[in-house]
Amino acid sequence: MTQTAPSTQLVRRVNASAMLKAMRGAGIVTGTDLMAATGLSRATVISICDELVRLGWLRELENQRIAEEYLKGRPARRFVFDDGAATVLGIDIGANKITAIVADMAGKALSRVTMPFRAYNLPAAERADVLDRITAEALEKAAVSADSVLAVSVGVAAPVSREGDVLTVQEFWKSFDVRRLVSERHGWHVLLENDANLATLAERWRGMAQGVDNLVVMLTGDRLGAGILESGRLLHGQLGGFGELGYLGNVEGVGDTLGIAHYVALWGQEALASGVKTQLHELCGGAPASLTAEMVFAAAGDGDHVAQGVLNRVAHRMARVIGSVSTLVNPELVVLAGGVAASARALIPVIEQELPKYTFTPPRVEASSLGDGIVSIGAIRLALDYVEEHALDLHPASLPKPARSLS
Amino acid sequence: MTQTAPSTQLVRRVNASAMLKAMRGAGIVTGTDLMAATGLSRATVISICDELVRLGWLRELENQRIAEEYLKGRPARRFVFDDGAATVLGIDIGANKITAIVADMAGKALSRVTMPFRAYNLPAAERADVLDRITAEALEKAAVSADSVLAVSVGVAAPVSREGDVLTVQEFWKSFDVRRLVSERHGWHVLLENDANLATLAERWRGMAQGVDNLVVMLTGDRLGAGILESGRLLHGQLGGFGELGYLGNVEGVGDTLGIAHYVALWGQEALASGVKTQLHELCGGAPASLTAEMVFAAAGDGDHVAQGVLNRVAHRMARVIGSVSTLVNPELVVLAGGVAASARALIPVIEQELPKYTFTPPRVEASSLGDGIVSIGAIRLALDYVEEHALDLHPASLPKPARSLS
DNA sequence: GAGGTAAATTTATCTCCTATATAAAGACCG
DNA sequence: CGGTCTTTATATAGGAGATAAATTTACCTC
Repeated sequence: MTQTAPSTQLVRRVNASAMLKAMRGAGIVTGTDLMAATGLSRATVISICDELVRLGWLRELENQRIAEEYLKGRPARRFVFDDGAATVLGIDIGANKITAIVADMAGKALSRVTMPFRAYNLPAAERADVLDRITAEALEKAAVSADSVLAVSVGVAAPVSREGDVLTVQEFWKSFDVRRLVSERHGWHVLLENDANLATLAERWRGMAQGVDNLVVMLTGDRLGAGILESGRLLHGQLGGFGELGYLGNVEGVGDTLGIAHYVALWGQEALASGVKTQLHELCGGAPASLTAEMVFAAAGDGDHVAQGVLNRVAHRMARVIGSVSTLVNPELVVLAGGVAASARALIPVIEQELPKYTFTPPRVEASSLGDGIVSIGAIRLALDYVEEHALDLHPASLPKPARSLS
Repeated sequence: MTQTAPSTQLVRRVNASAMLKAMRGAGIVTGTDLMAATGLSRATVISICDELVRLGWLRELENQRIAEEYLKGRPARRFVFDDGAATVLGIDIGANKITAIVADMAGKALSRVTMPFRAYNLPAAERADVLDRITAEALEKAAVSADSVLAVSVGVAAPVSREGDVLTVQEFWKSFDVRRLVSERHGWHVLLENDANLATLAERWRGMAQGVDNLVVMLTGDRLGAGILESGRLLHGQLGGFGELGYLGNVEGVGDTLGIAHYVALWGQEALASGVKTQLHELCGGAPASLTAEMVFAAAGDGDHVAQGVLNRVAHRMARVIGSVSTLVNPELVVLAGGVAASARALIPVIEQELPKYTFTPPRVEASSLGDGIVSIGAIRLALDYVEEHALDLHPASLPKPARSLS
């Protein structure tokens, strides 16, 4: 049993979280609304509302005369989730850059800051410094104080266990205790999670996968990586390795875990070298080595047959990748995300056509439209989930200074 | 009570289940023991014990003088989980046979009955008849009445969703509604689950995987199939397909999902055909087509180099299989189960030696020692889990007739 | 029988939810 | 303008369930 929270207080916590989740994004609500949403009695609902107001989560609207529609009976008390009651911080530590988002309790980004960041070969002190600077800058840009931050979550391109420990197979993370680094300066609660897993949360929150409980999100940028949600729960495995795609090296027609951008560029360059007639020659300015994936996508969109052939080949490869994962995992939907996701949308028709060759249970396939910030958006969602789950212990009223509040 | 448990009764249910789980298999316990095990206060513990006694789950021992050791103070009330308070039924519907186990609340098998069963090409009426006969026979052999059965669980070699629905891709299951068939005659509560998933529960309960929360159990008989446990929870995917290994068809050096027995026999026969000198010639009586996997395992154990070569090749293949699954799933342990599991133990040293070639996170590998009944053992565990979880609603005192009780 | 001890039991109290009755705040109507 | 109607809030009482502290019980040892 939980020894921290005595079982007498368990119900209250559960109900308070349920109420908060019902109210977030629901605008102005009344006791009656909440009774319907939670199944609790009016007395309970109102008493929890009063408590949540006291803790700073909700505001009660003074003027109850906004009744635009015809309104009979005693006017209901009107409560509204206070989007600006506190903030959370989401950080994406990528291989080349680091991104931080400050968001309010509604999940609205108040600021977003990106800095270059060499994850490898960077002295420990410098890493700490970058983290420090980016959080400070993000907070300043959002015009909120560090005291308003209730939780921080950090996405890293490494396996992270369910408990938030980074698997230290890679030498890099051994000397880089992000949790301690971020938390100790401000006393923030820090959640660590794998980047693909955060992307999965992001897609389910604001992407193509809303309402989907069995989901795979593939990061298709530099390297392929997958976040897997089963029955609404992120999978981790023993050391956080759930979703690792290294086995693709032994899959026919795939051969490695390199991503879409890599192969589009590579095979485009190969096409150039073969000397066929194509727009790509002009696009890269005669220097095949400078041909990028974007150029190939552009040429294909422009009708260039050679570029289209490259994309077709990449789509066939991705069908094998998605097919193999989907066979084992049986998701309802697979979302392609990461840097080239928008362009990758062009690959989907071919992928979906090829998919039945590789799995009996072909999922829907979509391209993410969350763009580059997908991991940090997921980080925000994870932080918000944590805060909502602990609403009675970790609340705006406990903060030294209030964040911004509704007028 | 009310049909939907109001939140006030939530805590009691949770605590009662926790108490029951703490007591099962723990022998004679006192209030103080339970306080330590659950963290609840004495008053609560005793009141729940009284309720569980009233519901028929526990017995209170009269004679408190069994104190073999020196005993100071007021004698503790002694409660004991009543193993014989009720029974559960576990059924394994395989391709060729059907197995039923009747077990008491301690999980001890009271009877086990196996019947041949052609899963395919069998008229619906006959299937129902076999199910009917095997349950009747199992109950009779166990000397318990049908009324003592609190839950039934059934394992099938097909995808089963988290809700217990069978994915009806295979024509067979469309006309075979096992749930209805089993439940309607006696009003039993029936749980349906995939066979590999049940094997996973079995291994964690009584096999090699006790205490392991991230686990893969592979059924390696006719075809390869996997049950996957992540953080103590079975995975299902959207339609129950989580753990399907069809993608192995595209994995280098694997090629299909045929099991160990198949390849040991096949490659043994190929060796015979090549004409090399080996014991296998005598073992199969000169008829290569009648060579079985068991014969090859036996010959290898006897030192036959050709047979050992076959096993070596199969082990290399299995290393690829386990390596690919383990990369994606990151389990702590992989257990080989199914018909040839005992023999397959011989393959493990080679598998473990090869594994690092295919995954950065090689799990431990073990062979199951639960034998043929692994699925039905898992079915028992699933049924027991269900009953323990609903102990306040579904209890021995609700049964028309009591099962056997402790003397 | 006295003293010690560990456990059960009793009693009071606390939390949290629910049900019911009552009060309130308007809208509508004559 | 007062009366009725509707809807909601609030007050009151009560029950389930947990806990803590005081008390009692049963047994041991001396």
